[in-house]
Amino acid sequence: MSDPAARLRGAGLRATRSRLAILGLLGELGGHRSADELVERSRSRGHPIARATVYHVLQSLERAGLVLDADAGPGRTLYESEADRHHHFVCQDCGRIVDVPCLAGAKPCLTLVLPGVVVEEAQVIFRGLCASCTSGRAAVAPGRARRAAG
Amino acid sequence: MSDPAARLRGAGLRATRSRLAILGLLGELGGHRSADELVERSRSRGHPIARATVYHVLQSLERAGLVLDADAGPGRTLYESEADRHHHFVCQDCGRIVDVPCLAGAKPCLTLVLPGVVVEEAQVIFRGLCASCTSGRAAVAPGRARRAAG
DNA sequence: AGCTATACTGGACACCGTCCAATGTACGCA
DNA sequence: TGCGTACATTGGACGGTGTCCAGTATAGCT
Repeated sequence: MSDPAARLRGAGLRATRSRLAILGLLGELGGHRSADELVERSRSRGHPIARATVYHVLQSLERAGLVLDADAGPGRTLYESEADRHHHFVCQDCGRIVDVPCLAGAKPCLTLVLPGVVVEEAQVIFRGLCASCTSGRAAVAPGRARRAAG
Repeated sequence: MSDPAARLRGAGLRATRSRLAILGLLGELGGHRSADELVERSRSRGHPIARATVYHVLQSLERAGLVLDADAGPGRTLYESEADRHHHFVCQDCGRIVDVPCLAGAKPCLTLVLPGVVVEEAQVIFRGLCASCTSGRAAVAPGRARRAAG
């Protein structure tokens, strides 16, 4: 059942070259990738895919649950290979994104009581300074550390 | 100390007309506002502000802690007046954003243990269906509810 | 009032994501 | 195996978001 084509068909999607390529790229590269990065990567590998197609494919894969939208704040949408549900830590200085395992395995991992509202998921974005940016600022007076990245 | 000009100066910023206008608009309108909406509003009130200025002002106000970046997922950045720290519920159907009070008054309200990492804040995005969209879908088979908004 | 560091302006630009009509193709069926 | 068709891909155009820059204005100090 790890056959990518079978996974696609199992999700009700046709096993097209573009879908297989993007699914493969995301799994192989790991991490968090933007649509345009995937366009670029597949092109440089000799299998160009139209930008509109990549966006379209990512939408269908996400809807099918085969890739995840990596919530990491405003800006361009980042996708990642399906994995255990997790959250993200974003470094305010260098922008690095680190996966943070979700303590609760259930979905949603945090609950919310509002009348009539149905919560399907809860995404947490942790912000701060990553290990390397923290050490680089050890000498700087604390409390003034702010986004340097524009 | 509620004098807006004094707040700006207290944060180390000059009290300019643009900053006062945007700070006032955000406080007066409430809710979550995009940069371009603020451009439009200030223009229609007879005090036009250049788009670049609004983006620039929002950045400095955010850096000074006078306005907040309303984390509500990818897409355009929304800002809101400084207030009690809170999270957001986003309706997957109609896109409505609802403020969710943060249970812990402290910042960050969730902690994270990663070696060398300093967490300054944790933002939670709850996703699901709001009250009105839930009632509108009462007859639909559950479990198939997916983003209808494109 | 004058000076200067800071802020504002507006136009250009790059990027992100979507839309469309035309073309291509996966896969069910014979 | 070959056909037909529903679905997928293509590429070009487009609107929106956010940034950059060089020139101008102004807040606030003296």
